[in-house]
Amino acid sequence: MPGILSAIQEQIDTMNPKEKDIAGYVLAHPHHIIQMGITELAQQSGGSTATISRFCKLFHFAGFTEFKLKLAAELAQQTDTQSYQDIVAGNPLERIVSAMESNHVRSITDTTRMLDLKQLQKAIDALKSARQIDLYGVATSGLIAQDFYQKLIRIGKRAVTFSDPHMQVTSASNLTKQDVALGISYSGETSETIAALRCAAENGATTISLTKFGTNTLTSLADISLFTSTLEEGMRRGDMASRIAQLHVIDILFVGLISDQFDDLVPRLEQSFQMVKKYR
Amino acid sequence: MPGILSAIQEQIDTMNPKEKDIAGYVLAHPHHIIQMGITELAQQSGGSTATISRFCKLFHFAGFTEFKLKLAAELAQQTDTQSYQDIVAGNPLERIVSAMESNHVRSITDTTRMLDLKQLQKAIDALKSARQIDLYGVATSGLIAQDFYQKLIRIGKRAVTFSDPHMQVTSASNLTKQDVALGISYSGETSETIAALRCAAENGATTISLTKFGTNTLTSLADISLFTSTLEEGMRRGDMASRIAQLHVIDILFVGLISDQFDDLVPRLEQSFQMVKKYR
DNA sequence: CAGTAATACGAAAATTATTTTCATCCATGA
DNA sequence: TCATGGATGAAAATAATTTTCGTATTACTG
Repeated sequence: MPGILSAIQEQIDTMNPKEKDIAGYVLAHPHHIIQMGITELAQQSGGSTATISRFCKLFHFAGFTEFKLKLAAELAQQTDTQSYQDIVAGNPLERIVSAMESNHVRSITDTTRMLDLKQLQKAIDALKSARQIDLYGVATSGLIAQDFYQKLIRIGKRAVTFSDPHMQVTSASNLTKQDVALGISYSGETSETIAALRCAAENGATTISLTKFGTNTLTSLADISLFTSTLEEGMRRGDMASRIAQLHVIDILFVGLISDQFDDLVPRLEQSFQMVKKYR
Repeated sequence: MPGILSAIQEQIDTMNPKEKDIAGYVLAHPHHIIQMGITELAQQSGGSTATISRFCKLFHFAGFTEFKLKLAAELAQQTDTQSYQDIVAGNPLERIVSAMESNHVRSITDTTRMLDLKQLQKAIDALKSARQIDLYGVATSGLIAQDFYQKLIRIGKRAVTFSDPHMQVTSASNLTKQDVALGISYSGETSETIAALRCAAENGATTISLTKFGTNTLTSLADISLFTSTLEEGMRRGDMASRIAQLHVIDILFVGLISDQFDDLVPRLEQSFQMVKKYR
């Protein structure tokens, strides 16, 4: 099941009644949707065009048309790509390897399909002009933050990240309008990260979220929302594929950030590499 | 070369001048079209909305919207394994995204091809029976070590990792025959990691290396050698794809390690998953 | 070299689709 | 019971697309 449909599936419990009706219809007849207009879908699903339009925005689409477009793209992809493989007990090693491979690859390709270039560009622009960049995340997402931190430092950007939640908030409270804060959390509901990003927002910093696709608290606090694909409901994953997808997005941000200065910066990257060699 | 685009290509000679302009634009920027409205496309391609609408009907689409939808579906299908794409200055964001996608996917699939199941199984067995696991790595590889560390801790394995090289060696010098040390370094020539793994080996610990494919110092110190794929020489990467490949191998190790206790352990790993349920 | 016919083309009207506004309804809790 | 707030759809507003229609241009004919 592709990303959008599983995202709908996952959020269906949190929806309003009519939204549930619509979600149900979409899940039942995904291929149908893409040939319909919003009016027809309203009749079929028992909702109104207004509710459908709102429904699409739940998933951060610009509107119904974009929803349809992305859905069409995903459904087209589904036929020729493997679906996620669940990892179960007692697998022979060979099956584990193949399951990990397909899950990780899926995670990257699904996330790519889901990317909103405009949001991405906004995020890159914000990072580019930031005086100071704060990165928030705990546990696995904390490592993603550190990864980005290492990259930013290497190109001479002022950035910080903390594993201590108190330090995160302390740092956030010192941000200004010229600064950027990036909150990373797969679920989008990690309380420490939410607290830090909220604090950053209140101080006027530009806030960016990186979470799984859909509506969540972290996203609602962010000026700019970035998403990774949602894994299927019930998929046992242990943060593995999601982390790969997050790194994928981080890499895109980073390369986007340096691309127009690429020729200047790459030597510096090499240089900082040499520096380490020289001084160790 | 999806069907629609090649159909356009094929018919381009028989088209009217303005239609040719439009065709040219579509062929040059197919991915762009999907995000445009008919008005914007008219401006960009130097035609009018009327001509575009007629253009779409040339190919028997109901209209522009259907054309866009079908095009989106076709473009999504391009699943082929591309070769690594170098990332160069001034790329439009779209190309960066696609380059990162193909590099990361390649990195995973190539690494999978390269895996030696016997070595992998030996590594898993060693980790499984280890009293204590030491993980060594600096900079980007240090984060991979920390990632593995977090996973091991969550399943109750005794493991440590240090960013400080002195601590690494100190820890290594306390290992015994019952212990396992894993050294991570893309090049296999990072002196801190080499020093730590050498120390571990001298104390009788089972040593595992994770490096790029080939011969290198770290591998020569290891009882068990694991490899990631080598990126093309001269590829500018900033440690991006290699890190994904390393995580891929780590994940396989980890799942292999816990697979016979999978059902007990996985719920414990799914922190974020539980969180969502709890908050709603 | 007219004159005519056919076609390409875009401006703008017409149509259609989508989003937003706003009034109403309904559930919830004081 | 009465606010209150949120969900909802009717209808207005807006946006997007298609069609119509008149002009311009080319091609063809006598």
